[in-house]
Amino acid sequence: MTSGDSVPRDHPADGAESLRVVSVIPLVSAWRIDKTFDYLVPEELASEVALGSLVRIPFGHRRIRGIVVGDGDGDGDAAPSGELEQILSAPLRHPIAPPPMDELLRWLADRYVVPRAAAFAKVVPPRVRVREADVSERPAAPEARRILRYSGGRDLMEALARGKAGAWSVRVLPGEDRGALIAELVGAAVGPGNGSALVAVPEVRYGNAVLDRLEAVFPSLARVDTAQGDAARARGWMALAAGAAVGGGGRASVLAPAPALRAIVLDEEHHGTFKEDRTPRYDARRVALERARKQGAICIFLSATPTMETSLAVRQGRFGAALPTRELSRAARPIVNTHPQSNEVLSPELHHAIRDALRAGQRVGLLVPRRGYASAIWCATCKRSLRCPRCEAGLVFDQGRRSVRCPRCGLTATAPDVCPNCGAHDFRLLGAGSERLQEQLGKAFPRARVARMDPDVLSEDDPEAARVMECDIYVTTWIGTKEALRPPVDLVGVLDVDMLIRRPDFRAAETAYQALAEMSEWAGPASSGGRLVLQCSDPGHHAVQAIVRADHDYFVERELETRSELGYPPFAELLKVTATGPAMDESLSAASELARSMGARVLGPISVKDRGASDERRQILVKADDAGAVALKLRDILIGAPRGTRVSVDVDPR
DNA sequence: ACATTATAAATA
DNA sequence: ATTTATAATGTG
Repeated sequence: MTSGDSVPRDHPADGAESLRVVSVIPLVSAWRIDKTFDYLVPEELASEVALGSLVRIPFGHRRIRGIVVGDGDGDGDAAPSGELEQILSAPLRHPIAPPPMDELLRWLADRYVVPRAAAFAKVVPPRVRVREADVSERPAAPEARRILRYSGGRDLMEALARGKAGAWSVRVLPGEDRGALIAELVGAAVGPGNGSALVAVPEVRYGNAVLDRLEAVFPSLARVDTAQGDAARARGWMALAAGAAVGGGGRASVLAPAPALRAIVLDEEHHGTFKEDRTPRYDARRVALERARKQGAICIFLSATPTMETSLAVRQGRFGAALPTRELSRAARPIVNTHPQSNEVLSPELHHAIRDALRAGQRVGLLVPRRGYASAIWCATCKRSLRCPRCEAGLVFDQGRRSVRCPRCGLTATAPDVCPNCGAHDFRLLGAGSERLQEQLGKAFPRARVARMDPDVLSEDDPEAARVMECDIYVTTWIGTKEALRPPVDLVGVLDVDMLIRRPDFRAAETAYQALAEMSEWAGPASSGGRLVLQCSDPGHHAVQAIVRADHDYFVERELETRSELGYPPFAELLKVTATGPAMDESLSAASELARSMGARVLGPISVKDRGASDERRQILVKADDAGAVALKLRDILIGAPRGTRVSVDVDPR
């Protein structure tokens, strides 16, 4: 550029020659340039460039993209004394991060300990050359029927229609048409005024029934899920920036543009995929809540089995709630039987149940917990698994060394001979082989067609999936439980409930409960012949009993108690700090000290196996009241780590 | 003397 | 992060 094209920012020339100055976050993720940079807006772009606009800028010796976040009159970062560069172009017609999105993204960067640029990059549509579509007319709201059957449903609809702010939990009835239910909520939010709504669903990779259903109700739905391809996704993204009424997609859609956001809905709120597994490792649930707060919208979490975080928030009155009545819940539940696990893969009772079902021409679904879980050890007499004396996590048994190890704090000890709880010595290990099952089923039911749904089978296209559906016994592992990919059945058997419940993870009971609830839903209501058989040695466990009774609160009450005793979420927030390299121990002890000085509890450090790479990694787990506050301070340790030593922080780990 | 490689500095 | 200047190391 030449000196005639620009003016010094401190002495803007008067009249036509003065150009507007804006501050920009360059989309380059590095701690060293984690600040804003000032640029001049050339005359011809004056009407294009606004707060939140994507711009191309000269930066160093290259041309990169950036996002406008302020007027040039300084938001902390001092501009140079010389003259400023000019913005090259503004490739998009509408801003993608207008206030208060900038605030939200800064919050995200702080909480999840990434440079601002890493957060701001998440609001840029995939391909920038977009044919901008017109925003179609306001969609018609469907009649609200389903939501009004829920107690509290009317209050929620009223809050939506009045444009109130807040957070709600909708505990969805098993068997509910969630797409239609969400359409009712969305309809109420976008009906009056020109408000908009965003819907985020988990597991979008093989298509999503809820989004399809939603699109049937709102043909103008702006889909921003990865199943759509880059061009369509970018078009949807920009349609939302232009003010489209309804958007839907995966977890990333909690960051989609929606300048007049009225509602943000998360379907299957308990699903683990709402936690991003690459940096920035944000939790879409937390982001959705924060965004709703900042935009004065309503955040709605839908789930048949709300997380403990959500359940506690409801109990404390921080979230509103819409729940099915007890009668509805009970009417939706199958007949549930529990049987003790035998040495065989199938207990005699389950064997008989399958035989009877097949004779009646019915179909059977079996859940076989996936291989590869760490093998826990537990006492068959008192039904308690061995727990770490220090942090109460379940211990992992190492067959070779005959020792036990705590996966959380790293404690290692030789395996005891007698149960520390009841003195018996009848220990059992989890992790029985699952291939044997198919063989055994073949022997036991030679005429039955057995199909096995695995992640590998899942990647196949429609013809294969259709063939798998034609069977008498449908064996599924974890991933195969996805609703659209399983055939209707009358009998569902869960072969190893113990394995689900006793995994060495403080959330094991919760995930087991969620899995069992899903199986219960698959079996369907008793009124239409639904039966659920659970093979487990501890039928009194609250995860099992809550299913038997179809009583969510039964589970919540007991689970909250243990979480509270152990100081785990939702009574604390977690941070996982991992380090590699020569100075990793110093970095981790600095992090520990810092966390403890802020009143947090620290577990570890432990060594964790780095899958693939050979370099050793160590990590600590921090339990804090406010993870955000700890994260903010950990930033300095992260940045200040010496060369060759890498420190990474995972806030709200799963 | 000159090529190759590690290191530091700057980006408005 | 990426580029560029600068220092350090290597080669015939």
